Formats: sequence, structure tokens, C-alpha cells
Amino acid sequence: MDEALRAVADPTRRTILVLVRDRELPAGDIAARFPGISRPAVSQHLRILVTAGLLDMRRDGNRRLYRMRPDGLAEAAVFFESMWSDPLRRLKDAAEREEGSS
Amino acid sequence: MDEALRAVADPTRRTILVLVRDRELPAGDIAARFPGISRPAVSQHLRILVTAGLLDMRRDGNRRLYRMRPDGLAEAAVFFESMWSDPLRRLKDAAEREEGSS
DNA sequence: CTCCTGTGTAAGATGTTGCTTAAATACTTA
DNA sequence: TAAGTATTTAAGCAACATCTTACACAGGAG
Repeated sequence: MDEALRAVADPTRRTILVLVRDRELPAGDIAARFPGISRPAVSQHLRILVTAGLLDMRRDGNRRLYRMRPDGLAEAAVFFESMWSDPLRRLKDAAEREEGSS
Repeated sequence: MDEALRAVADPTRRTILVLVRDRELPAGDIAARFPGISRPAVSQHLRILVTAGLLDMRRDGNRRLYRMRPDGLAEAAVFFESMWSDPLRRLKDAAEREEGSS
């Protein structure tokens, strides 16, 4: 989860995620969306996203196709879910505190 | 949103957020939970969290009391929400693409 | 095999982060 | 006012992140 949150903290990487959210794209097409930065830079972002479990990669001949991996993001989203202080959540946390202190 | 996500990417800061999720705590009490790092280091984390809009601070005599500000996290959570590719979401995005390309 | 296209890797410059220690500030108490 | 407590600010440093350019590798086409 730590890795996924760090990956998502970068705006370039968030844009990449949106790009491949519901379709596969080759690395070149992705890089073309970022005129400001070089191809290798985008390639590095892609590696970080794959390592963090946020992207799936598949080779297709010459090219490498990337697509979002929703499960990866879900793990990171768990943190946010856990922060809403609804009553149910408080009960669960209280129970965990009991366990921890015994 | 960018700032909030960057703030949350750090594990120490996430722990701080959990600590003050549903109660106020003085800076000293917070720092005491991190035996590994110095008080100034924790103070810096607190500043970052306040700047990112994730924490509220209030002075009480000598001390400074911190508490989570749920709205701040909600803004960051918007990104995660927007990534689940449900049909409604796709419709909305398609509409936005139409607008953008016209 | 050779050339071209698509892509990743290596090495290095530069900026940012997270920590430390030392000093400063703000408030409380005697 | 002087001393003590709670906390932040300042300065400096080591580690890390992000970018660049140059190079290497893999696969398809001639």
C-alpha cells in the first residue's frame, strides 16, 4: 500500500493511470501525451507504476501495452476508507485497541 | 489535491492522521508516539499536514492541539473514486472528451 | 543479415525530502 | 522579571526522486 500511495502522489503518474484506466495503450502513445518530458522519463514512471501493482504490462511484438490494474488502486484506497469516522468504524477500531492492549 | 496525496504518501504522516482522526492531541503527545524520530521532525510533519489541509490546529495556552480535518482527505479521495470504471463514470468521461475535442 | 521502429536501461545532474542539532519563540508559573 | 515547559524555526546534511542524454536490446521488414 505504501508503494502504491507513493506512486500515486506524482501528478504525471496519475495522468498515466487515467489514460490507461479503461483501455490498453503502448508506451509510445502514452509518452506522446507528455510533450514536456522525454520518453525514458515516461518509461521510468511506467516501471514504478507496474512495480507498485497499479499497472499491467503485456508484450505485443515490438510494443509493450499498459493498462490499469484496479486491484492495485483498491489496496491504496483502503487507507482512505479507513479514515471516515463513522460509528461502525469506531467500533472496529475500539475492538482492535482492546486486542492490542491485552 | 496534489498536496494532500503527497502528504499522505509518507507513512509517519499517515500514522499521525490516524492518531488525531477522532480526537485532538497536543504536539508533544503526538511526538511521543514516534520514539524513533525527534520532536522537530514530527513538528515538520504536522506543518506539512496542516498546509495540505489535512489537519486543523488550535492553540491552547502553551500547547498546540491537532485534529484531523476530514474534508481535506475527501478531496484526495476524489481521485480514487474517479478511477473505478463503472458505467456512469464512463459516460461522464465520454462527455468530457466530446467537449475537449470540439 | 541489416535496417528501422519501439522501448527499456545506465549514468549522471539537479532538486526535493526527511532527518538532526542548535537556537528562537510563546506561554505559564513562581 | 526570571525560570521552566511546549513547541517551532533555522541550518545543514544524507538519501532519494525525477529528469536528461547516450546507449542497448528486441522484434518486424526488406
